[in-house]
Amino acid sequence: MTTEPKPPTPSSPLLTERQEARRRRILHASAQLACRGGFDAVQMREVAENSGVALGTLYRYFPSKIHLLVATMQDQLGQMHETLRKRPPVTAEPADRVAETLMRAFRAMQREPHLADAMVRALTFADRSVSPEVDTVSRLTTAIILDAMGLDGPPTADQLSAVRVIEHTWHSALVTWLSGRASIAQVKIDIETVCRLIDLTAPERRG
Amino acid sequence: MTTEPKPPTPSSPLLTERQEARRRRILHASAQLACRGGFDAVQMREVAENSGVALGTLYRYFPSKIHLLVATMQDQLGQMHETLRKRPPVTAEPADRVAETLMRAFRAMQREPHLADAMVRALTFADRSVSPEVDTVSRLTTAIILDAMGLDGPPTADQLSAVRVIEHTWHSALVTWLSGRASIAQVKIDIETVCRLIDLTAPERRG
DNA sequence: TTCGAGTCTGAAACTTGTTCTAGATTAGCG
DNA sequence: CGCTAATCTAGAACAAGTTTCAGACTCGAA
Repeated sequence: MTTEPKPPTPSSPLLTERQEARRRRILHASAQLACRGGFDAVQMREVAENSGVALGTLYRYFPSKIHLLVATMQDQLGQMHETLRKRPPVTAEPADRVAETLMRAFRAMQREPHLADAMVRALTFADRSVSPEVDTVSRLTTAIILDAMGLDGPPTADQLSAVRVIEHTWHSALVTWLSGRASIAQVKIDIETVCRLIDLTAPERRG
Repeated sequence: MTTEPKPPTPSSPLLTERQEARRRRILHASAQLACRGGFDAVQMREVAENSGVALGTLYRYFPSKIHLLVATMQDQLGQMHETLRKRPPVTAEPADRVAETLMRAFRAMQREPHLADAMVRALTFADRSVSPEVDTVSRLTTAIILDAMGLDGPPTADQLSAVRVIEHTWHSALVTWLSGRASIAQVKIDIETVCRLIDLTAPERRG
């Protein structure tokens, strides 16, 4: 019987300090290469070299290029969530608040379009083997949107549906922008359009 | 000066009969392999062999695997459009008609999930070099949705925005379904949810 | 029919993601 | 300290998308 090599689970705190450091270096190298040239520029050999790690080790930490880039996205989204938490949107209406929040995130993407390319392409290309990780990203996104809505109580089923659709639109709009088939202005319109669903699903408010 | 090899443009009718036949054989082999095992099963060498064409020739007709699969999607979508044209949705309300139409398309995808996988993954992974082809697919999809709405006159700007968002949702919902992160029921809900935007953007109708 | 440009074939080569292996290193433990 | 299992390294090897090239073939025009 062979000993199944147990891959280090990033979320579990079972990592040595050195291992945690390696993981950071890898993610940093990944983001850096992505910033330069997008998805294609993130080459596994180069990530390994730039982070001072053997190729085999890189694959032990992240079992594929897609896993690596999705993890990179988790990282970035986490930072964004904190930033947004510190400065919540200023608008009054929930729909506007969500739209404003997403546009802020979009502006962040515009600052590093290559990085955005790498992360979004990985996210939509991911197959079932990456589902758990992609799901984490999805939950993070949901959390950001729900935060922006600033609900009093827990969201209704209708509201959760609306949030799902908003997420769909967000991802797909990013894809069309990154592939040069939609302008920044068009993405803005799409976001604002889908956010109207929030009004539609607001619980009856007596006027 | 070298003669730039002019790739055959599929839409232009400048193809020999034999060339047209080759193109068909290639697309057929592509769809067939895709049906078996999805994106990964469509291997260029095998497509070439199965369609009785040299690898170099395959690349002359379709400059990349992504191009090939997007063309395959154009093909399939075209057939779907015809099918739908013959039997338009039976529901009364525009929103319902669109939802019904998309659910029909979705059911077609469920019949060949591997093919759907190959086509959708290619579509969302496509980079700028495939923009024209992806755009064709997008226009086809738009046409299908607008047909389903069954408008009297030309759509308003608001309605076009709604259609865009519906398309976004459609694509992204497919991606989540294919990657096993959303159930069929969930996709149905998402489609129905986004279709509510159609009511919202209907021109004022005096009651 | 014959010519020339453009096309197709077959096969090798190249690129990059991924896997594998043998040996060096490290971490935790008695 | 000294041992053992797990981890890490270097590098070769493999897989599939893509490119390249020399030679054979096809098509349209003269």
